Amino acid sequence: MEWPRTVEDAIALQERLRTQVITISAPDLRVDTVAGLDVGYRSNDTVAGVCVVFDAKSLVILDEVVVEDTTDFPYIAGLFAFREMPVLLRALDQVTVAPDLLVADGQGLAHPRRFGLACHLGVHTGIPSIGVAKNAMGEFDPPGRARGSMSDLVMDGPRGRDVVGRALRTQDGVKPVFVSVGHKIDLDRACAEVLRLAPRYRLPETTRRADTLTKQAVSSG
DNA sequence: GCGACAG
DNA sequence: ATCTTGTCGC
Repeated sequence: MEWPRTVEDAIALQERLRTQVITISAPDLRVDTVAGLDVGYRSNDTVAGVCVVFDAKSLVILDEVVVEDTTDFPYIAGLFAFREMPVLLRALDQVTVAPDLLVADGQGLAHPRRFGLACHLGVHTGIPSIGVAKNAMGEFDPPGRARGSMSDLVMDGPRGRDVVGRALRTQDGVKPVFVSVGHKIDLDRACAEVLRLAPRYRLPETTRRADTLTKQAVSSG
């Protein structure tokens, strides 16, 4: 597969790959290990990619990998994956514990063409994946105030208005996070996994740890 | 032309 | 994402 260098090619690739996404969980899907992926920027084109693998039940860290790289693709909302995918895949390659689920820092199906970073990572690796974003790409009614409350995330697209994800309250009263399916998992299961990964803070431990390592990498040597 | 716009 | 101090609250 040719990695796109232009906006047109990138969009064309998303349009082509979107048909590969599977939005249901395998009957025997077991999530014992979960990987958190994130990218930090030292400059406009110098980045650090991180992949952290946690034991899903105990939330104990099993492995962490940090890799530095450069990026050529600019940041364009909607084409986010082309900027961060390369580094993330390198980090994922070096992890010694196979993750059963990938948690991306961004959107999955909650994307203009229904193919955000999480879908990209999932389809590319074949590993179930979900997107957990801090900001929404779409509309939603505020979920109830209690942890676990959720509401539909809707968005207009090529085929009209769709429910593309969910606004999920991970802690009482905090701003919700935006969960969407990446690949090989259903939305209910995705939300359940996010809640399990966020027992104490707004963001899942996976993204919190990945984010810490990412910033540590770009700010030191 | 103007505003929106994951990280 | 990144540039950045103190401050309010549990």
